[in-house]
Amino acid sequence: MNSQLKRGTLEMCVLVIVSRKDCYGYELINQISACMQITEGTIYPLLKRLKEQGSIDSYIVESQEGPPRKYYSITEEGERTKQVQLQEWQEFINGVKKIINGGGSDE
Amino acid sequence: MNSQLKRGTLEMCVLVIVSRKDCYGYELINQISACMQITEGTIYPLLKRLKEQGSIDSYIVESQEGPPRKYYSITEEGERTKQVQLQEWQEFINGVKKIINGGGSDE
DNA sequence: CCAAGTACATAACAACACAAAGTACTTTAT
DNA sequence: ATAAAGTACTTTGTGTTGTTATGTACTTGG
Repeated sequence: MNSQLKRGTLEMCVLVIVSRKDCYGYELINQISACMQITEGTIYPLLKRLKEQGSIDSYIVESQEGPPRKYYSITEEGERTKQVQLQEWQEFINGVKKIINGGGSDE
Repeated sequence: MNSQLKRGTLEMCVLVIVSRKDCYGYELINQISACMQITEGTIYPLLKRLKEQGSIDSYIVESQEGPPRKYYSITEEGERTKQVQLQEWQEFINGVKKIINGGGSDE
């Protein structure tokens, strides 16, 4: 898969998933990798950025089947960011569609 | 606009437009900027990369209304690359759609 | 004890959009 | 003439961010 395509989209995907239910990193990797190739080195730095931006919060939960899990939940600001990004995403793919099958005007 | 979204997509857009008819850089900028914000610093290096990859060829045409224009045409290899990228693009936006309104399975 | 699975973190790297600045030609206004 | 604006291409530096690789640490099974 073209790795460049993921840029700017992964953040939106993570926000969407976390807004549905609190998740920990490893869980997100498994969930997202069902649809696109992804690794730890992509998700963990992204989660860190999102937390620094104030889009998500985190809390630790001990686990009986391995090391403790760091759960992430969406903040109000994250919810707003998510909405903006979903909107931008729609506009963007519409623009690309227009270019692919039109030229510049319409078809 | 989220500039990261363009990554990996612009190349496809340029290939699509050039495959319809030979274009020069300045023309491409005007055409693409109808749908998404874009500047010279984005297109010219991209055209250079595409030529180095063998996806497009170029030839100079003198102009009466300014400096000579460097026209680009798609190669057979560029045509194949275009097809692959269009396919990948479709699969990618389908994957994102699935994440946005499903979770991982379906809805 | 060691491998494998779970879980997180970080450092080095590479790709690429973008801003900015430069070159160079033509036309129009001063 | 010359200054400004539009056309057209090029290059350099920077910032963002996905990827690879590595390290830490816990638990379970052989």
